Amino acid sequence: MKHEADPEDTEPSSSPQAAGGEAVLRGKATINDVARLAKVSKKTVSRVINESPFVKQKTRDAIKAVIAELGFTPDPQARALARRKSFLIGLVYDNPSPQYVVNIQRGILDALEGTDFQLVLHPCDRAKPDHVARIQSFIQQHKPFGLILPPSVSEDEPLALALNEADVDYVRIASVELDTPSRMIRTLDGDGGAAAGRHLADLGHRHIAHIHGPLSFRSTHERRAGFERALAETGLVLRPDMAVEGGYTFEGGVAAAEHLLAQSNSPQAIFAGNDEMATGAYVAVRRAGFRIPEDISIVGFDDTPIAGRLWPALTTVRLPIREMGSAAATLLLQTADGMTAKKLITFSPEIVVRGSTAAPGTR
Amino acid sequence: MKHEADPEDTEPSSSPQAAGGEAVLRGKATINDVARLAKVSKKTVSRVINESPFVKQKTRDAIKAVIAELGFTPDPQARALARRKSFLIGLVYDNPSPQYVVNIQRGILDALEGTDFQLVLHPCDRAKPDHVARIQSFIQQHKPFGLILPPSVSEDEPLALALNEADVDYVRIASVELDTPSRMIRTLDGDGGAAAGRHLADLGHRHIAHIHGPLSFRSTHERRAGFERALAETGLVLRPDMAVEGGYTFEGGVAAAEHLLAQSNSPQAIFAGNDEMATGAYVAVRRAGFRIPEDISIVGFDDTPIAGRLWPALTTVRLPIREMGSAAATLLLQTADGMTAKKLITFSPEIVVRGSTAAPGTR
DNA sequence: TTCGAAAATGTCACCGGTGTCAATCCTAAT
DNA sequence: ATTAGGATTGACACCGGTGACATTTTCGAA
Repeated sequence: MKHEADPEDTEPSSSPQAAGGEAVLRGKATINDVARLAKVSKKTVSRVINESPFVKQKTRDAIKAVIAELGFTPDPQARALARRKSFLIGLVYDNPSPQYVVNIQRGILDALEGTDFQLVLHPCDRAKPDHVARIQSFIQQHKPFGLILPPSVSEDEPLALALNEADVDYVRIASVELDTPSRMIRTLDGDGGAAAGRHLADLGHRHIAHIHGPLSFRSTHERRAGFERALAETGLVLRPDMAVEGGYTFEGGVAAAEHLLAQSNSPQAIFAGNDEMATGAYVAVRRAGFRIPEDISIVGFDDTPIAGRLWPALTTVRLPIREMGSAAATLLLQTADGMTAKKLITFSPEIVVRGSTAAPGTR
Repeated sequence: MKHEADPEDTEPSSSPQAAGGEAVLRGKATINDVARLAKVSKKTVSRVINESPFVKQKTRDAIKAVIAELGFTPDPQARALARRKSFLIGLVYDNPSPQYVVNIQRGILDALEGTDFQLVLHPCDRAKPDHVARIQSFIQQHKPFGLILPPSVSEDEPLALALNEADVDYVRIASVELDTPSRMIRTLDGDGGAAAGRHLADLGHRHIAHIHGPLSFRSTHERRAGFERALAETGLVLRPDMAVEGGYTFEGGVAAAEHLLAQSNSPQAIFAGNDEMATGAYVAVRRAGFRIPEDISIVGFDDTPIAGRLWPALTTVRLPIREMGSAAATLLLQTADGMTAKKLITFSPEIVVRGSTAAPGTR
């Protein structure tokens, strides 16, 4: 026997809940309670909740008043069941740097704050052959409202194709136009690479190397292309033997930098495709006995927290990752609202000059 | 007009789905389909799904066969609605270092893999006066199966009290016994602090300083107490002016270290309460013109990824954070199973010696 | 005043499970 | 063979909303 409002109170004014004091969040109220007190059908209440335009202003106000009085909140589970669509936003990521994930998460959460949506994490492993199937079954089971795909996963065309088939909305974050059309957050990585190249060239460097990411990542090519473009503007070229892959990882960065430094004419400056690799370069440079930035300048990419914590602090290209996450979530939620939906939002990186770069031959 | 199995197929063997080929995940099957094909009531199917012991083995096998054939998966939303409990595990965190969160998340996801549960993020701000209320309303609305509270939030007694009232299960991760009883993952931070102290003392250091976290954190005291205990064993004492607060942040670490180094007799070694502050100490030490570890040894705590990326790599105390996250989730899920539920799982930290510590006066 | 279309609102089944409690099935004991 | 009592299983309402479609208002035009 639970304490429930008995059915006989179809009579109004004796509002059962209100009796007793302020309407502290009791969370017990359902759409039926609201309907009864407002003397309308639950369907109409539903319309108000969902902001349907087909409700008379007067009715709407009355219902809203009751909702406020009762502190009613629609039940996400019930809504999800009825509309075959949950209130979850899935973040599907492969294995980017922790910093990247955290920042994206923060951004998304910023945008979700105050909404009914929740962020659920869904890591995946693109190396596994069934990763697309796994994501599909996640979608079928949990019916997420939408997905956000940061780089690497965002470049997975087979996945994109599968998602188009499936009944989900999704936003991709990437540095290039992708084959499959979809809404996306785009970053102009090329401009970032160019900024890095220009910065080093302006400092007077002529002998510059590049440590890039995996060739399978679009960003690898974008960043490098922009970088080379900037060098070209100054009449410089990136010599083939001065471009080494570092796999976007710390260890890869160490190895790549060691390789560069071992060559007869080692570079005066290194532009690493991301901060992780730049951090690796720091280690290799130190081990080789060089100083930063006196002997060798280093530029990173991403401006992850570690950049500011290194010594000297790393000059890097900042990508507003958190804002991008926020924008991605916002883009997703727009669907719910009018169809004013934008399709693409572009972010430009900017270089953050810190202590790891200086003119060559300083001191 | 969607392609659905028509109602007239109450007749058995003509399994409508199977026709056509392998049972690829169609995800359309509901408990009703299973019940019909297995010729039992949906309630019995429900019992099988929930592993009720009151189902005859034979019946169970038959139903399981049908479930497998149809690739049936119960709908989380519907289940949540009916049992007033969702399949979400909430991670409620305040603002620990990104590394910490990421690792905890990974651990939790490890444990959740293969289950029906999903991880949802729920950051909160303990500074806000209504943070407890916010969490309460999150619980009332989304009815999470359970919550995991990492440090700082885990030490929030008012919150714990509120959670006990609310209808949620939760596991706390902390370094000490907490006032409110609850299941928890406990780390012996004191032992870690002791290990750090012993390591430095063994190296021959006599003049050692400590940069600790905020006094409002339990771990701050635990780590320091262990540290002092170890020093005492060697006949050393931590002088009051050699203990400075660094707020568990990078900037705080920089300031604290600068303060220490500015004193007339600056320390030969510094034990920082976490890696963030240790990283800050690196910067202050370098700025002051000292070398690590030749002039000053530094020890951190946590073994976050940054520790291995610094140069020289940071000697630190490792806490198996990922495993702890995993254990926390496992603890939470146990409730579902038998009541063999453990109440407490303890983890011991271990020191990871790297390049930032050496005997004093080396070279 | 009357009528019709648009505007509002209501009806009722259903989303896909679970809880409660009654009904039926067994098996061992009488 | 009969029967009590536990083991199984089923019937049915209900969780809290939404969709499809019917019904009732409302209001300007005829």
